[in-house]
Amino acid sequence: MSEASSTRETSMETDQEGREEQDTDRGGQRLVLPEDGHGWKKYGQKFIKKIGKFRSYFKCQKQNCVAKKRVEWSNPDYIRIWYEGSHNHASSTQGTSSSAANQDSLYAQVFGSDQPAASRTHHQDA
DNA sequence: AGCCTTTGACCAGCG
DNA sequence: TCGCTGGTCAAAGGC
Repeated sequence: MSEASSTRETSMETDQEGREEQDTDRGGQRLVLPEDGHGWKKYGQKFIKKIGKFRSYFKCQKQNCVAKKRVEWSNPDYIRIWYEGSHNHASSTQGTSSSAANQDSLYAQVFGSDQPAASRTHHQDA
């Protein structure tokens, strides 16, 4: 994998739309994803043993939307959401169609407070 | 009936 | 060259 890209990490606690959805599906691992005002379609989930965390892959449902969403977590208390790409439409809740819908994307939300002091690039080796 | 979710397998890139 | 990881797609099931 590479790191160079339009993917950056920004740790900030922005739970203004904190929406919790408890899912007790089955012995699986569902998460509580905050409502972004967009429709996301989950297209994959894998466990990254490299970091010992689960990673979910979401894609914007809009056809003109190439926005992607990635979520990685090791426990329901520590979730890392990472947005990639930009939307081609204003958010459902964002009537403020500010042309800002062209941001390079990328902003992560960190839940919990067990953040490992480090916003570096994944550079670690067991 | 439609939509979304979940799991597995496959592929590609890099070491 | 092979192996491994990460990422994506596909299909099935469930609500």
